[in-house]
Amino acid sequence: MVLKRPPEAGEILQGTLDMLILRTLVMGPAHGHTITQVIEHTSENALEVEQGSLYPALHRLEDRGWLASEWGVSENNRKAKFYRLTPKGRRELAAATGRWRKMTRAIDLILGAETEKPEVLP
Amino acid sequence: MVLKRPPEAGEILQGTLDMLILRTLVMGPAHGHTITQVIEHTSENALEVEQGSLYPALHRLEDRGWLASEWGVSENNRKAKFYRLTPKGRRELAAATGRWRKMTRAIDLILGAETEKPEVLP
DNA sequence: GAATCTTCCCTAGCGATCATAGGCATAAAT
DNA sequence: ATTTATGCCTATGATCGCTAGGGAAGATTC
Repeated sequence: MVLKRPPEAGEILQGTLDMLILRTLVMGPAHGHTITQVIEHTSENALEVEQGSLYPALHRLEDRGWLASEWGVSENNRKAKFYRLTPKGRRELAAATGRWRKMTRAIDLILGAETEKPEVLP
Repeated sequence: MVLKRPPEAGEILQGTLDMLILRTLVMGPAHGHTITQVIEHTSENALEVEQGSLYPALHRLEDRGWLASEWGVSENNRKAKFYRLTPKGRRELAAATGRWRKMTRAIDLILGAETEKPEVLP
């Protein structure tokens, strides 16, 4: 993400998009448009997925063997590429989730977690 | 970070280093070497801060007016540059922390938080 | 049935961040 | 006197997400 200074609401934490896509596909195969909507909706619109981020990510994940794709027809009767998790992808999701939890725990330790939060905005 | 595939333990989540540095300096001015150690220790060695990441970050933060620095003498009697938070830096830390909490909350929503965790590694 | 809107896919180029891999200087320790 | 530890620095490369484009085809509207 570009991380304008300061980052706008809706931007995605660098390195998490892949994990979010993988997680979304646990619920079943889906095409790009749906994946975007699921992520945005499930996050209660805290996250936004830009197309220019999504499609390269999907290709990247497929290149790594974490997703497989096939063309089909969408709910709206349009041509769409459906992605599904591969077993490798499922393992990667587990690993990524583990890393995520470890990292956030570590960072929250430094931030002071619930106990000692730094000043509130004036 | 290079994010080898898969990322090694100890790597820092993209975009969080600045926040961690700012947070560390809430406790008082410090020089680079100390900042590194505080972050590593406070995170219970879950995080590692490379020098090649640290110093550019410090310069970046100073350029943005979030830190100020002056040369001094370290605890080990060596020349060291001490950094301290500016008021702007304190405000930025508050903002960054808010963004962090919002993001992690959103991502945890998608991951399923405590309830529904995806498979464990085989 | 023509024009417009919506859905769905894609790419090139850019900016930001962090890791690697070096280098340099001086105080302390051996 | 050499080695070790402390402390600062930069250039380069990789990755990732955003911006800003483009295109095709079904659905809708007039």
